[in-house]
Amino acid sequence: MTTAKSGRRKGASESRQEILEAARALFAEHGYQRTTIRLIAEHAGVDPSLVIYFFASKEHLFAAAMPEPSEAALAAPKLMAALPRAEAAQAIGRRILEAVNSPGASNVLGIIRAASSKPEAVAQLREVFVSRMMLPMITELGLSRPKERAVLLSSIVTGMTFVHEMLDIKTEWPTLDETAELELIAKAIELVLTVDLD
Amino acid sequence: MTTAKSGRRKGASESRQEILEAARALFAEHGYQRTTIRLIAEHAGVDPSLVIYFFASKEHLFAAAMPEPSEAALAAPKLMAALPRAEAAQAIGRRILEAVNSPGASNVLGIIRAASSKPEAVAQLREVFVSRMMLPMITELGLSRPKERAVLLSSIVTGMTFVHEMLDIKTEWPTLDETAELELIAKAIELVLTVDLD
DNA sequence: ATCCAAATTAAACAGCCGTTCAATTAATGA
DNA sequence: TCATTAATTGAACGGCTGTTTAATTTGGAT
Repeated sequence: MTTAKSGRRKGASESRQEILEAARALFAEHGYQRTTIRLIAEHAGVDPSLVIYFFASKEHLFAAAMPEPSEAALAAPKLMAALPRAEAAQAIGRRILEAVNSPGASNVLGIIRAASSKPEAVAQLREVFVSRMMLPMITELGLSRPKERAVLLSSIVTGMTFVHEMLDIKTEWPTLDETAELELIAKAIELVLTVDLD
Repeated sequence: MTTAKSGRRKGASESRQEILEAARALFAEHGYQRTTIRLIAEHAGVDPSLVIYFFASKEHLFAAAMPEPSEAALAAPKLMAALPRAEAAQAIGRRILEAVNSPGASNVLGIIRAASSKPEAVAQLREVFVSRMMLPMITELGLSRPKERAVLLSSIVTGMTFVHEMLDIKTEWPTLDETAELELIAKAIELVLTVDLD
């Protein structure tokens, strides 16, 4: 019995997908530079050179691992279009906070960390985050100056996420009233959606 | 004439300070990992080993190079205490925006980039940014729930800075109305300062 | 004048990184 | 069946990193 060390494995291979998932998680958690190919390979249970075999380079892997906007985020605007503005603002606020605070799919923080650690990814980030998540929400509501509002909404969500997760406010200041904060963020979003910009 | 290559230089040495300034600028611009000791040394016009000689390690240098809150930021709260709340909110908003948009002393972005690229710096960041900049402003105004408001104010400023500088909105979407945005940010700050959190 | 400490550099070290190469095994199609 | 392609590994390479060591020059105190 010779222990088969190298060579192709039996059955269909899921390595490519596993590498992609490991890369997504690790890039989001540690940023670009700190996420080594060796670490990705380890999490995917494969050899580092297999990562290069599938994705040619770390750059290409990073591009392929860019997080997509979640289905909830893409489906939200159509739901919101039917509601009155004040209610829509509250609903959007709640949905954004859910997405930000959900443990698994906190891809907003991943996007932020990726962009701050890799300037070349900024254009990609703007496309995904501002243009595909925020702008559709706002244009669907038929508001004036959609670009301005999209940028402002992105600012609020980004700041929220950054301060919350990155500064680890919760564990450091446990006295913070979470519901009060949620309420205020909703009001800020409502302000962005209802303020007269002309 | 032997070209004196090594050994102490004549006159008083400013190398330590020059290293510190180069480090501050480079950490703010490129984050922790991308800023190499060799790069800092080059900008300071010294040998890389001199950086270690003065600061013992890159970690210590980073700690020593942490940006301090500007004098304007520290002086602001006393000025604001005298004004009515709505006016104070507008004034604080303008001052924050000036600090964020000023080309030289844009240390807010530096703080953000440092923290996102080096998780160990997060505690230091929270101390400088939230506790020493935002909290004094708010407690001086005698508002309720100062910690909540400080966190929220930090969120807004952080998000503003991040989206503006990091995503390079200006050069990409030149149609954005800058004054309208400034107006709205002031309103958001006013909201944070005036909203009833109880 | 002399001695020690401070400042400075050049050279080198070990460690990690992304990537490449060659070898090996399994699936696939002619 | 047999040649080709895909999947996989281990080993290695060259480059960059933070850091150390030794040597050299100056400043300051005795």
